Amino acid sequence: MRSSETIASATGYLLLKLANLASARMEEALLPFRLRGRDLRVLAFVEDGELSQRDLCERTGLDRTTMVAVIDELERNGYVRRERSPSDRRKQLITVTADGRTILSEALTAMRRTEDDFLAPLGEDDQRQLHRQLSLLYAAHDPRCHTDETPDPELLPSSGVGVAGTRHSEGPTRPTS
Amino acid sequence: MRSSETIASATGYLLLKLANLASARMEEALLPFRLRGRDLRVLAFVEDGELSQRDLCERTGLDRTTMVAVIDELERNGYVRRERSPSDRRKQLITVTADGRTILSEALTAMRRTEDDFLAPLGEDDQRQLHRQLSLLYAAHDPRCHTDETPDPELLPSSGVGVAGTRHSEGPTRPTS
DNA sequence: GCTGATCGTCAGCGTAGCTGATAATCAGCT
DNA sequence: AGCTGATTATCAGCTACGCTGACGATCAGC
Repeated sequence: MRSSETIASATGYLLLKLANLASARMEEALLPFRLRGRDLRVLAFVEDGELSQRDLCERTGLDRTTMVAVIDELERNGYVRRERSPSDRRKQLITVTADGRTILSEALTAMRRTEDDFLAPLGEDDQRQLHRQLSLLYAAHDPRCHTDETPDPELLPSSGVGVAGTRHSEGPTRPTS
Repeated sequence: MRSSETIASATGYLLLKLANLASARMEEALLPFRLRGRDLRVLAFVEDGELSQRDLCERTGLDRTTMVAVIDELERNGYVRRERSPSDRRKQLITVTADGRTILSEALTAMRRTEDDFLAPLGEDDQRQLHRQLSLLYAAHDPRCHTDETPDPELLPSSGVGVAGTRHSEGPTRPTS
């Protein structure tokens, strides 16, 4: 087998390619709602209750500075409101507006449809299988996961690698050896 | 079910998160070789024969300008050489050097190990299943795929990485976190 | 020898996320 | 009360990435 074939059929490679394809579709489907993927993610957690930006960072895995931009965007569109916490005036409590709730619901429906569409080539059984395996894998790699299928409480390596975002490059990209 | 749970357990979401985690690990594993994901991907195709940069673009899905940077890097490290084609002096034929071949082999091995490690939380059967499903899905979505979507279980779980390049054929390219 | 297309290259733009610094605020200690 | 250190949100700046658009060199067709 040639090296190029080795690469092209690797599970990791497939994972990346599919993730890109999927995210492109998701972003596309979210355009009408004036949302981007990360916005929707945050918005979904906002609905859980009165959370500070910090809390949202922890749950979504976004950086604190990125969160500022996301909330800015959501607020500009009128989907959420910032309110200083009475008990701790450092915190901004993020609450969803009526508009936000509506949009969230519609966007989630659109997401679901897009996802079903994307997974359609697989049979129903395979879809369930795939979801189960991804859940297991994710749970094993992310200690504080929020997936419904938490398999084993024993946390695996997790290897100190950042949870979210592609943070390649530590310092100069050339590891001078 | 709360919205946040809907999101967090969505197959698409898991796909994205896992792809990020995986690519971070791959990049990390490639550091000692002075390679990045995209470099390895290109290098693997270079080995297939005498290809121009344009050819490599088509096969790897990278942009032509990005390819320049990749080849620059590979050449600086002595893994490939540029040679003007005698028959068409516009083209740069990219050939792999002895060093490049060695590094490629070692890097592929490292990739395989990293991938095995990453997939370890799943049982062997699940790993095969996962690979098969991803292959099917990818084949269904990418017309000119290079994968052998024929799920031959005995044929190595494989290896590799790729900072996936998105074809310009698809919609807005915005890899969501 | 023109004309138009192709290949590689470079400069510039936009985006994403991160680091580091800052002001406001809180909690603990004396 | 006052001082000290931690925490929250914010902003400016940096880095990395890939893309668009322009350019010189080269080729193919006429």
